[in-house]
Amino acid sequence: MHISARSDYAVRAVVVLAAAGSGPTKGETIAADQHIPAKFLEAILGALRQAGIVASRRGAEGGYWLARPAADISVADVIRAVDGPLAEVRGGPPEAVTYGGVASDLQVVWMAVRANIRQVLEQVSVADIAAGELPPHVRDLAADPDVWLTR
Amino acid sequence: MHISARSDYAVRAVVVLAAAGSGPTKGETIAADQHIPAKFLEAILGALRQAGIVASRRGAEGGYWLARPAADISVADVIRAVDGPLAEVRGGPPEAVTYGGVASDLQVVWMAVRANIRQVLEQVSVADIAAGELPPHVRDLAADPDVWLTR
DNA sequence: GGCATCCCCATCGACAAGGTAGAGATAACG
DNA sequence: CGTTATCTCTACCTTGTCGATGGGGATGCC
Repeated sequence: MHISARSDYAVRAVVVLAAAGSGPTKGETIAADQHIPAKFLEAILGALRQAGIVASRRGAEGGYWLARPAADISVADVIRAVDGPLAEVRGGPPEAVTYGGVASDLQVVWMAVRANIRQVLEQVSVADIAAGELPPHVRDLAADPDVWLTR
Repeated sequence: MHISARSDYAVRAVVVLAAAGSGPTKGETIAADQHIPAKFLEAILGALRQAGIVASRRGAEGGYWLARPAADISVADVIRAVDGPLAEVRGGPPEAVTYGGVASDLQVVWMAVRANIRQVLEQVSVADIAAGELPPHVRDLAADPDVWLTR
């Protein structure tokens, strides 16, 4: 899977905004709170703004805030805004690949993987993370000790 | 997630070998059957050999075959052999990242994602794909029409 | 006007992805 | 023994992305 630094930073920034409430929060403040390079975060917040996830204002007393309720912003929304589609096969959507002969069922496997990724990322909102209250089925998945083995 | 060409090619090659039975199959034959660049496939098969997934013999009548029963080789095994860990966060294992303050539950989300990826890739063997008989819970995941939407 | 903050553009080094080329080792077979 | 077929190894190439930085411009509050 490889969650990029961009996606990781983006989700954390949005979670900070979810916890901050309605007033504007400075980019520098978010960067310092989450130990993210300030200029890099700026570019990420720009992408989030263009995607309609955050809003912003310049000047003194400026900053960023959420453009819609935190409960309506999923982790998947944030990742797609900064890094594109969640799951791809050879640079394209998995439903576009076609396999010949004996490997034809491989596409079904890729689709199942994407379905399972979505099942987590689309059902966790940034409000859930900010409040520390994840959906039960997500917490259950991570509760299995096997999951924490590096393998 | 981004399944690389390497992983895609590797899984398909191993599925071909699973379907081919016990005799050696030439690299060129696999490449032609699955439309994979021959020299690139060679490098991939080398990695699979070092991982103990395939065995090989040089010279006339040489080729590649599976080093162990096809039912004992999961898709996850193949991907790890050619591309390393299935899921990483910023270049490291998700259990290694640590988040401060309000984002601390984000790690649990990443762990849940990895758990769900593993649930598919570790439970599908190359024998399953070659035979066209995927485990029921995998086929069920891909049966949902929502999954085929690009989003 | 002055200051704080976001906004845009350009660039950078490091690395990986995907693919190619060619020479060398080794096994079967006549 | 020599020839041919095949894997094996090393090296290289091109293109793109990732993570990050710097500088100036636009904008908004006081």
